[in-house]
Amino acid sequence: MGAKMRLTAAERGVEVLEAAVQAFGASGYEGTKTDEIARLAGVSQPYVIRLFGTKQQLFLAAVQSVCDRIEQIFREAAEESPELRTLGHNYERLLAEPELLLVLLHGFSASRDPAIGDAVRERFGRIYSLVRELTGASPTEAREFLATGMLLTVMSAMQVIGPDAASLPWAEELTSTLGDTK
Amino acid sequence: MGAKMRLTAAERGVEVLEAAVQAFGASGYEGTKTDEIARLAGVSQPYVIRLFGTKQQLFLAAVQSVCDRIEQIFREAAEESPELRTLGHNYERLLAEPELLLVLLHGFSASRDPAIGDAVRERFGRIYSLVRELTGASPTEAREFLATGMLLTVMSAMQVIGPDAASLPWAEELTSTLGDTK
DNA sequence: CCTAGTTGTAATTCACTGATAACAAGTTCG
DNA sequence: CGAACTTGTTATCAGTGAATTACAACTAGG
Repeated sequence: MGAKMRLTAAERGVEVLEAAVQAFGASGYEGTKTDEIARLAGVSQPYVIRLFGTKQQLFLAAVQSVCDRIEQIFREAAEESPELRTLGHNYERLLAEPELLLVLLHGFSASRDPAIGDAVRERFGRIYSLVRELTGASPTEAREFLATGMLLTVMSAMQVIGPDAASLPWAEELTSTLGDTK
Repeated sequence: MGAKMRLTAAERGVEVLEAAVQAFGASGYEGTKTDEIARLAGVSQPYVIRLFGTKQQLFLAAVQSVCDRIEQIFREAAEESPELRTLGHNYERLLAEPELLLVLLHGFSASRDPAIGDAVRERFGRIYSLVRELTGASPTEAREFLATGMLLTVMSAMQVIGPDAASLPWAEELTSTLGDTK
């Protein structure tokens, strides 16, 4: 394990942010304690606050971070082949880092907080536009693509898909259809 | 307004449960304070706890309640015409009571709590089965139907559709495609 | 080497929140 | 009526969790 050495504030900030993404993804905005993030990052709770100001600002940073990563994954997938089908195939890559979609989901759930709502609306709109730009998909096709993503997201939150999934018949039946088109 | 008269515990429980559905739908499980539910229901906070035991049990009751209502809406829609298209058309009816899908969403988000996770998995699986039974839809069709529902749910949470929606171009473009099939 | 700035923690605060206890008022029924 | 039960409140508690302050330890540059 890394010896606990001194880092610059910027470097430590990155580590704390990564811990925050994991923690918020698992427990949501209200459900995650800053102390838990601190323990994950291996620093004291007050230092987490000092680095990011408030818990809300840390959550916003986490949302921005996961959205950047999601966009990056879509761009990489589109580079291989700029078709929706390819992007869809790459949901696997998103589900390999479940915290990405989960943080986003918890952002939706916390949208009543005006600052969080603004951020989430802006980023989700941007993802919609990006999908269309990258693939040339029609609004309808992009809608179906995002809808599938949202279903996978909530199933991931329910823990019926992903690493710690209890295997349920209906969940497997549902995911087995992911390649099909009606 | 109704004079504050004495009711039986069962009757008052119904009122508190309705208030809880509204409050949990708006602010989520962790984000909702029992005191807020109490004020909405017009009773004292300790009485809310006495009627339902714990906040968690009250949330579980709210989840059960909204799932019952969702199933009821699907059944009614299927009675008119047992086709997926009809059911889809009736998302309007679900969106007319936004708290239904929002409570469910917050249930997904709170699924790490084992009791909540169990309830949510069970009810969502049941809704999937119900949709297939009522309409004879294939797994793929049912998946697309539920995926659309999840997209609408998160858009409702983001407040880009529904009563208090700030109108955003991408959101309107997206919802305008709801009738279309690829 | 020593002063100024930076990284980090321990101790503490302060508001909040779910839950309990004690009690008051109304109702039911023999 | 009046004892037993039910409905509901007020007062309070114990725990928690975000945020502040004060301080310690390390580092760099003149």
